[in-house]
Amino acid sequence: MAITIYDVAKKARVSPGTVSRVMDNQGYLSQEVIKKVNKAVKKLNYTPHFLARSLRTKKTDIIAVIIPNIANPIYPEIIRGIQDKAHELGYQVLISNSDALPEREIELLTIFSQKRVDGIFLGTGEGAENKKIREKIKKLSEAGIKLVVGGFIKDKLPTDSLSIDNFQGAYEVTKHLLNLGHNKIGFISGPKNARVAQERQKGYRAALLNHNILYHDGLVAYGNFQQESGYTLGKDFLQREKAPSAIFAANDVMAIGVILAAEELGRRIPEEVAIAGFDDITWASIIRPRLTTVSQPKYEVGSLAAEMLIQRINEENNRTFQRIILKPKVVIRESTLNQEKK
Amino acid sequence: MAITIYDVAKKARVSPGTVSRVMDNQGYLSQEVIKKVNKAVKKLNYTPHFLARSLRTKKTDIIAVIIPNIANPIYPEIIRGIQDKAHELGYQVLISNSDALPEREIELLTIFSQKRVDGIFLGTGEGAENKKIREKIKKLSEAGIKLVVGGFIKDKLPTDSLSIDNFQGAYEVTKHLLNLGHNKIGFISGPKNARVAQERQKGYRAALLNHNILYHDGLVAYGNFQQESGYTLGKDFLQREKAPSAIFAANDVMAIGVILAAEELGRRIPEEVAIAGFDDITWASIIRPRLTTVSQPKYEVGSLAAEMLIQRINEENNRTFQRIILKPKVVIRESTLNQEKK
DNA sequence: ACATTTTCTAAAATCGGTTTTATAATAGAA
DNA sequence: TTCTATTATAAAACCGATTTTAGAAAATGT
Repeated sequence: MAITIYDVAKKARVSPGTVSRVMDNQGYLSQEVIKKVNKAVKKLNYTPHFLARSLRTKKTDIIAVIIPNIANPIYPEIIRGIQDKAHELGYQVLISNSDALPEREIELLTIFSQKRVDGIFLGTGEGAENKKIREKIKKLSEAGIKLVVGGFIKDKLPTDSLSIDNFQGAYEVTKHLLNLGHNKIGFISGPKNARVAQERQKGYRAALLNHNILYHDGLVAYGNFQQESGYTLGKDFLQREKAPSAIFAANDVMAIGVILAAEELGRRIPEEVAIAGFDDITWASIIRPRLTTVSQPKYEVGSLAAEMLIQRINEENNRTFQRIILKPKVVIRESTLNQEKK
Repeated sequence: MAITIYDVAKKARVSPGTVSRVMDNQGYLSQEVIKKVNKAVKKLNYTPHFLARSLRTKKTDIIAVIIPNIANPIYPEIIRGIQDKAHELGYQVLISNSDALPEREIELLTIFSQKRVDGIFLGTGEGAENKKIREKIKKLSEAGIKLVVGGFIKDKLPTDSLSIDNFQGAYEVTKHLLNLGHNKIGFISGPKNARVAQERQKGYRAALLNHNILYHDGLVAYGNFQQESGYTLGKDFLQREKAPSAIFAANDVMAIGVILAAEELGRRIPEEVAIAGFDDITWASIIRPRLTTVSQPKYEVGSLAAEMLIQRINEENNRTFQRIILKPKVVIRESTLNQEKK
């Protein structure tokens, strides 16, 4: 059967505890014993049983990641950032999709805490605003499971958190559109309960206000962050009698849907309709016209999140919670500004 | 501190073993005891410690997935398929990137087997062809860890496996190009040790042969499955004195690189150069011209892989190994065939 | 009424490590 | 030389569950 530390101990004629100490290279050890044990380990081809170890040490070296949907193109890069940093620091990572449903998020938080992962990164949908999730977070904290929340974060969340400034990003793209002379800008938002979308919508609204343009409900449509909804809502905007001259979608995937709708209707971009998105996914610069968007450093966000989480895991005394808000950057491309003309 | 099964037992005035049986609802239990225990569980808010349980039962309810790179757009969908099926069946999933390096693959296999995951899905690069990996697979098998290999699989691999028919897919696209009258077709392959790319190259070669066209080394270039390499190698092809009239790239991401190169050089697609890819990633039908490619049902592949793996985990007597090869489908789009003309 | 089977539960053993405790042996200080 | 530190190891306790063993109590059969 499986080789245990007892087999090694017997072979090396020492006690199991000693073998353990040799493996960890800690405490007082004589050269002679070290040699004996190592020889036995090699001869028996012994590998320690991590579950047994974890049970005693209360460390699994696993972190978990909850995101809405891995198939959404902003996540793979973030995940890669998390994984690379995690592996570098000796952790493996469990990944699950919540589809942005609070119940799913809670369910997953429960499962992961039972699995005794060392920490959890929660990429939130409605996320930390949800009352039940806040309660859950408190429980996790008490159970010694560290948490980092990403996405939109309200002040005074009792965890570390990390997000980009969604408001600011949306504000700036909208302003870019306004500066180009557009005064009728359609906004395609996300699901009503998605805080990230709400923030971006606020940024859009604030920019209008700043230009003394009335915010109009009729110019806001609610999508679901999928391409299909961008296509449908975009088409709807464009077929109105008084169609907006610019459309800003709350994420790139929907913006690409709008581009496809415009193409289908034979509207020239950006001459007849300017289009902007948010996220700067890889495909934003591949699609033609190239998409103006708000860029967030996805890989770095992931890497940083993992670092924050693992740092938090490896400390005894709890520092006050960190709250990092990254500055987004507007990237102007052909979908709003015809480079040739310039 | 944490509440254990002993606390519950004490509160309910029964033995820990009885509590365990009540939780699992197995063995003979009197209504009275069940009630007492459940009350204590609820009162103490007890949740069992999965590590302790796993140590005893030798089941972690975790599967691991090794793929080359989550940021490669074919994987997120496959992963989603795996995750959904896994969750449905009560498993969580660890995901790691190997960057298609055999050493990394072996390292990860070792880590995961030490973590005592119940099974591993290995999405292989060079994969199962590598001698060391074959050895590793044998060891895992002995340690009771179940394995499913995906990608390219040579006959008689001592595990379950799952792949699409890369040869056939490549053969058919190439034939499609030949039927369109192209007799000088450039092929952009993957890294030389990537078996998937080799298979696709063989399919390309066989189709040429079938049309009595000489296979010519000069028409094959070796990329790395990244867009950048498709762009560079594609540009190189197109700038030759006698440029090929069609280019077939071993995956869509590189094919898209070729499209960008053609666009930059002002070559019309498909009139001046026809372009085809492999995988049918989402973006293949969004890019303009839409990309002709070989489609594989990614989500279903993932789901099926997870199902095979978990089925294998949950059986005692080892059936003979399954080897599933899915039929790919050529999807013809504008990058090889101008629909208007037709 | 007595033997046998079935139902039920407590106690002990187990999974495979790590950590603590206790103690022996050696080295250094007085 | 005797006392104290220091080095080194074995033995036991522990992490928190599940499973086995064993035996008591209740139900059934004759």
